[in-house]
Amino acid sequence: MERRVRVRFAPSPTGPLHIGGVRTALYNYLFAKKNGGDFLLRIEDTDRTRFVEGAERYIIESFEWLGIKFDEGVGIGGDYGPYRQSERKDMYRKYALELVEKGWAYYAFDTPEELDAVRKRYEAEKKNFQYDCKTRMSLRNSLSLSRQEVERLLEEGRAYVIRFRFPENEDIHLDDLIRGHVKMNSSLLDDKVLYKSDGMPTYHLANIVDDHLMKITHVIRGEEWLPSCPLHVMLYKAFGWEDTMPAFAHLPLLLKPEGNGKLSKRDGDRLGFPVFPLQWTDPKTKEVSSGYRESGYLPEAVINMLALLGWNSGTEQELFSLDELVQVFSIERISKHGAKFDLEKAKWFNHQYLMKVSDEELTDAFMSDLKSRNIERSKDFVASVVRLIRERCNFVKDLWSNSDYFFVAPEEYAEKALKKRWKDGMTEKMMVISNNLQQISDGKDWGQKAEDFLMKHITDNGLNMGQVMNSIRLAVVGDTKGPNMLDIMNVLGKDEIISRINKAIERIGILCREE
RNA sequence: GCCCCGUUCGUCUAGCUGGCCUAGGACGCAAGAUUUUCAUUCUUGAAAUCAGGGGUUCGAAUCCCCUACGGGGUACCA
Repeated sequence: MERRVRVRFAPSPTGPLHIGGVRTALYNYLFAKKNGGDFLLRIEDTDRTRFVEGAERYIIESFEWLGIKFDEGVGIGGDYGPYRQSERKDMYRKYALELVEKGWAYYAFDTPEELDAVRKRYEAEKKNFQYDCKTRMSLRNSLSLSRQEVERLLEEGRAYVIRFRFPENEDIHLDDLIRGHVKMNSSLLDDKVLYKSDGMPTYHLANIVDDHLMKITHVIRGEEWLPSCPLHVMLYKAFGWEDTMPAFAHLPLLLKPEGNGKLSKRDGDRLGFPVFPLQWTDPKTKEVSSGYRESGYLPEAVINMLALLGWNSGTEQELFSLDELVQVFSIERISKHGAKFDLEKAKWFNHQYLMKVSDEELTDAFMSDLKSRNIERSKDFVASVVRLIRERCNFVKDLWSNSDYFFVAPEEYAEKALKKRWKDGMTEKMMVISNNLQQISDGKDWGQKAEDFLMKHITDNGLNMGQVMNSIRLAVVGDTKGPNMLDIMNVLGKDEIISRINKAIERIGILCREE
């Protein structure tokens, strides 16, 4: 019988969610929805020493922002709960003991200090220590110790861990959905701890038990898990759950944009792009890490960018909505190698989506940005500015840097532009123009009338059109940038334009005399 | 060190069942057009001898082997 597709995203609440984790979740989501299955959120908080307050809330909020919805799990509920591993603590012990009984696992009484000492000894001989089939008999565990001794230690309440007992020289095969067939020999693998002395399972045990109990059909996770996957396969075998063992897909990692290694928290701060979906303040150090949301990225753009980082549809289409991605997604088209994050492409994606935002919405966003700068203008005015400059922006915050002169008259004039655009005698010519502009009656079509006048004035007096227009631009904008002069004149209106021209005449006139 | 995975333009990638590849697209870059400015937009261009070397084959980016390089793992972390 065909099983209903069920996948899970299982982060640890040890800090903010890394953008690579977001991609892993996205691929899980796309796969689940594409196949009409369930997508669940499980919190793997078995390491109490690394638990970070607020991380779980952060994770949930991140997906809310991105618009990725879980069908089951922490914060949603479901028939297979609880979905927080710390709340499932008691049930893992039974499974660990079951493995000991079956001979697939054993008690180990070595203290961390003892193991450290052994490692040091090996290191001194330039050898590597591994708790495995070759060394386990020389360590203190229920395999090497007599039955009476083990019972005595257990009764005394000695601290112990339960380790998996890898069989000797056995090839373990696994078929990865992305990488194909992978083979590893059990003799090379170490006897991983399954159950810790604090009564908590490790990832390996909890993961397999929960995936089985939650009827997970596909495990889609980061490549860092590939080396321990043979252990996971063996665990399914040991429990006798091979029939329902999920299929595995190990995703390539996200790499640093420059240099080597996987993308880390530091790279973001250093290279100026976020590594986290949302801004995060470390509860202990108070250190702030930037987030995509706060940096002005649209969730749709982040999703689209992430989806294409390591996957493609096989067509030349690059812009996809979440729903479209669901339609075309397939695990087979995920690439095998790591991908470097590309900031420029990320900006381009955001630009694409920003252009789809309505004038109305963009105006509202800009209004609140202006408010934070203590600037209040009518919505009509802001909307007319937005219409003129929106296409040159990648982010909402670019609206301001591309239109500040609409709200504040220039105090300074770009030096380069000054030399090039305000030639000898321009001050006098501008005075004449200013006076003439003053004669034109104000009104909605003032800009048009002003331009008509300028055209005529320029031809009648044999002036250079480029020079005149650019000088006016310099006076009004303070630079050589900006939209069409006619549009600027229309938006700013008669009084403001003339006042700026006069101000420029005065200021630049002084500058010229000083020279 | 050992184990596993990977390697096509600067970056993301197409190519996977060998010939349609003088290797395609996108970002970025350059030039031109439009905009009497800047940006947008459009057009064009530069950019990978397919990591290197051996095979197999009439024919290989595509299959096999070796080497190099990159990444991951090697915790009572996930």
